[in-house]
Amino acid sequence: MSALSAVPSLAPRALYEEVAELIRQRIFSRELEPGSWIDELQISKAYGISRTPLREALKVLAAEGLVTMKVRRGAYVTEVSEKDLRDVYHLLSLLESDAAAVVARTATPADLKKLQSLHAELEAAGKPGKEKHDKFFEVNEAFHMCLLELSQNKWRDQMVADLRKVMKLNRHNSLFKTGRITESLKEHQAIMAALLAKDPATTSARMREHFENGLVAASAI
Amino acid sequence: MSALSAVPSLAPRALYEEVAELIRQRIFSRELEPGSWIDELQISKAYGISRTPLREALKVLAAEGLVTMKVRRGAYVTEVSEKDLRDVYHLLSLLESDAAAVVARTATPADLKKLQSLHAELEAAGKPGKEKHDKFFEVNEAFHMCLLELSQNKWRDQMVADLRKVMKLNRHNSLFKTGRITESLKEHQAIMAALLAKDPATTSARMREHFENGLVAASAI
DNA sequence: ATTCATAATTATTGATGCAAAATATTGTAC
DNA sequence: GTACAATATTTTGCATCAATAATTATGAAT
Repeated sequence: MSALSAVPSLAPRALYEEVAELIRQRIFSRELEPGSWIDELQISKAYGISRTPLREALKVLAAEGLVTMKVRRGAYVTEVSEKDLRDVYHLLSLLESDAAAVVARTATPADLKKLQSLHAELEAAGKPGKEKHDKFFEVNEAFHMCLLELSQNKWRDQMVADLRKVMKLNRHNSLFKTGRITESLKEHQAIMAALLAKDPATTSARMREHFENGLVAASAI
Repeated sequence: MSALSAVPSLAPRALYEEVAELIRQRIFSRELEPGSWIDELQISKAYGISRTPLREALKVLAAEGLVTMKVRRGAYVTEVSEKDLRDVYHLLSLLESDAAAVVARTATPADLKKLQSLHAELEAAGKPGKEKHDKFFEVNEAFHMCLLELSQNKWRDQMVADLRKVMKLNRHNSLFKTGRITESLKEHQAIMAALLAKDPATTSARMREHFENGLVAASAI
């Protein structure tokens, strides 16, 4: 009997997906360190499942880039170099700035209202004095996600999601470090203004600057 | 005994990867039609393998977007709508134009020489009178691939490869239709000129135009 | 005659077992 | 003492087997 069956998931996912999510979390929490070998036998025993769904889960994670399969050597947690992180971050910047441009072109008044509401939340959470950084990061994430959704391209959504997972492999896994909250807010204001002006080129440029500043801040650790 | 074992692959890949490639080809050749159910039992029998490696292969293809898994319903060949194709094509344009810009910024003289050589081949293959369209498409593909490699971002390479696979799900699976050879050559000349001028912005813009024209031509079928 | 419920069949999903391959360890020979 | 070879152990990878879930068909009741 599976130890996982104790949780009768409301949205019935396949076991291999459940397992993939568990491994994912263990990788993000660095319980499974980058470069380390993933012991199929040990994990399948620990979770009380057989190796079959586990192996399928590892294939999925390999496709996401979180683990790398070596022939006849099994699965290893992917090691990301500094260059890898810069490359992935560059692609995130490219994809999200493009998404922002699309939204600037196509957003309905209702869409803009939703973004403005999130932006207002962000300003509230980022006010100096308040030290609710978690809330700030959370709303920030929501804003970026909302922009992506509004750009209506599920393939981009998928790619951004995968790239963000890879970014999480980094030790310093917050894209936006503390101390940048004030600057980040200013950049968000500029993005919001360009969106409201329905100016795709400017929106894209502002978003790209926002990412570039984030990278500089992240690499200056 | 596996019917596939008759081919002792020089580069020893795992069986599930071999199978994934075979299914991929069957999907591209439309032997397996979009929307159709993939009969695991039949395929495993036909290939003389068990269902385990086949199922692992299907997970890989699902991650690529070529098949979609439905819970307790098995695997189906992904159906791509017109909008899907436009969305994917848009992303290809975005990624490849960015790659071109990177190359314009960072290419060494040797890199540029390689691109020029491919460009020369392309011009030769595209000369009016010569009806070697296959050669033209082949060299065209090589040029785009070379540009990607030179941009030195393996994550982008992976994404472009996956997106191109999805494009292949389309009936009209050639991105660049015949009749556009003359225009395509002109656009390539413009790209090449911008590359040699080491002008990232112009290179990117030219590449994007090249893609836009390709889409117009492809949708006017 | 139509609809709902139950049973049976079919297909997916997970478990277990076995074989092949690679690596590590130990022993022997030079 | 070192190097090479052989054996043993570990681990991947594939196949077969069992169980669960879903769909379809059939029968009964309204």
